[in-house]
Amino acid sequence: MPHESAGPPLSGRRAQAARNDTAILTAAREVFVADPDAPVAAVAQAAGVGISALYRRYPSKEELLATLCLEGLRGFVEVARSALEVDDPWTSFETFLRGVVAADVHSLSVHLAGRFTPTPEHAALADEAGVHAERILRRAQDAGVVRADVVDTDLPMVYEQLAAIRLGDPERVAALRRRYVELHLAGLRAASEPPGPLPERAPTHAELGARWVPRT
Amino acid sequence: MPHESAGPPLSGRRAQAARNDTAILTAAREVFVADPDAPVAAVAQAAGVGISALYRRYPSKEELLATLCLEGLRGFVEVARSALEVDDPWTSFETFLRGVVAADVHSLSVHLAGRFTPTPEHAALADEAGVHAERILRRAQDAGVVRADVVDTDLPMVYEQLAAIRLGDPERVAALRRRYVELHLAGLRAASEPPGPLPERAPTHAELGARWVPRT
DNA sequence: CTTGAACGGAACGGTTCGTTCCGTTAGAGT
DNA sequence: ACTCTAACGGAACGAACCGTTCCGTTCAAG
Repeated sequence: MPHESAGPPLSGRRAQAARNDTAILTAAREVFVADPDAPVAAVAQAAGVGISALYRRYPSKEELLATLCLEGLRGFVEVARSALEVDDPWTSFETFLRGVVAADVHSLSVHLAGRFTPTPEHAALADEAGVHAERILRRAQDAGVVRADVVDTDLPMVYEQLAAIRLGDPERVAALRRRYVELHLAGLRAASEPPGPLPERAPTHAELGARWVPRT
Repeated sequence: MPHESAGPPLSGRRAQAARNDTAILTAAREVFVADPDAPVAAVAQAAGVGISALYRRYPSKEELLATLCLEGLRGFVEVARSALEVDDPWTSFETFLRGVVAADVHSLSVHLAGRFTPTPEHAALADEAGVHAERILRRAQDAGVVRADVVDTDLPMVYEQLAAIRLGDPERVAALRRRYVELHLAGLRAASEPPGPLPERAPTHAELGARWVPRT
């Protein structure tokens, strides 16, 4: 057996297993972001593996969700931390909010909450992210670029609203969220300069109408 | 048997039945607005009646949902129509959006869609409401009070986001929606005068934290 | 050629939910 | 006062779904 720290070109069987590791986590991410109540089988199918390949790695669905949520919270902290490094208060705030949306932070954290018993690590990460977010907001408000009557607990409500946008495939959803995060930013911004233009196409009537056909 | 058009003070058995009629519809409204996937039994319980009292009136869950949706769409048309009568373009737009939120229009229409096969009447009402909404928007944009890069299909996305706000009991949900609809209005408004202050309390940390406890 | 780690997917048991069924009740009619 | 029956409450039923387990198969390593 080669050293555990062997290089990336693992061969044959072992390489397949390693690929499955990431395939399962990637698939779980995609599936649960789209629907937090999705069955485990959907994850396995999306990953292109059997159910047992998944259960070999996670003893239960709850563990999988907990792992995924941990990943989401780490992403949240990362987004907040890097936005905090931006000097201009408004740009920092903008970067933060866009980052939260782009990384599906809310779908991977709060939307998964309540479906597993959180560990202290979950709590610690959530807290850390919250502290960073609060600092970003306060700085922007002190600089007078975010309206003063917004408070830190308003932010999760904004993520929640943006996470609710689900229309079409994941790519389209991301595009629409990019569009509407700008609308939220315009609403949060202290009345001063006009905001930038809205990005991305608005939904078409066909996209909206598709919601009226009975479920597949 | 008295005339069908008899006055309101019906006595005894018939009165009870009539009361159940409205109790069931009211309960269904409350329950399905909170959770479109709620079981039929939850409606019966909320109405304080047995399951059979409900099935006597609606042959299936699908019929109940269709009826409820029809009611929601009629409310939508009503909100749009009365907002259209307001002269000032911005006030009209404001009235419309606030009315849509206050009447749970989105939860009673689109969120129920896909759960039953829509009738032509559903389509006609949805269309009528859409036409009115478009007129309200266009008028506001022509007057320069709503940003020009917003299009009519953006509006359902706004409703959708507001309908996603679910935190605590129905009363609290309504209050939070009143708060955030103002933020949306601020974002939609053409850059000019500063918007009014945010109403209602923001969520507390306790409210937000409650989402992390495993489901009951 | 042998071996066993990893795998695919069928099977199992439990839960949920829409719908039906039946015994009960209380007002309406005489 | 006594039926009669419309309306009712809720248990029971059957189907569907889902998390988890089990077993036969595969294929690279030795």
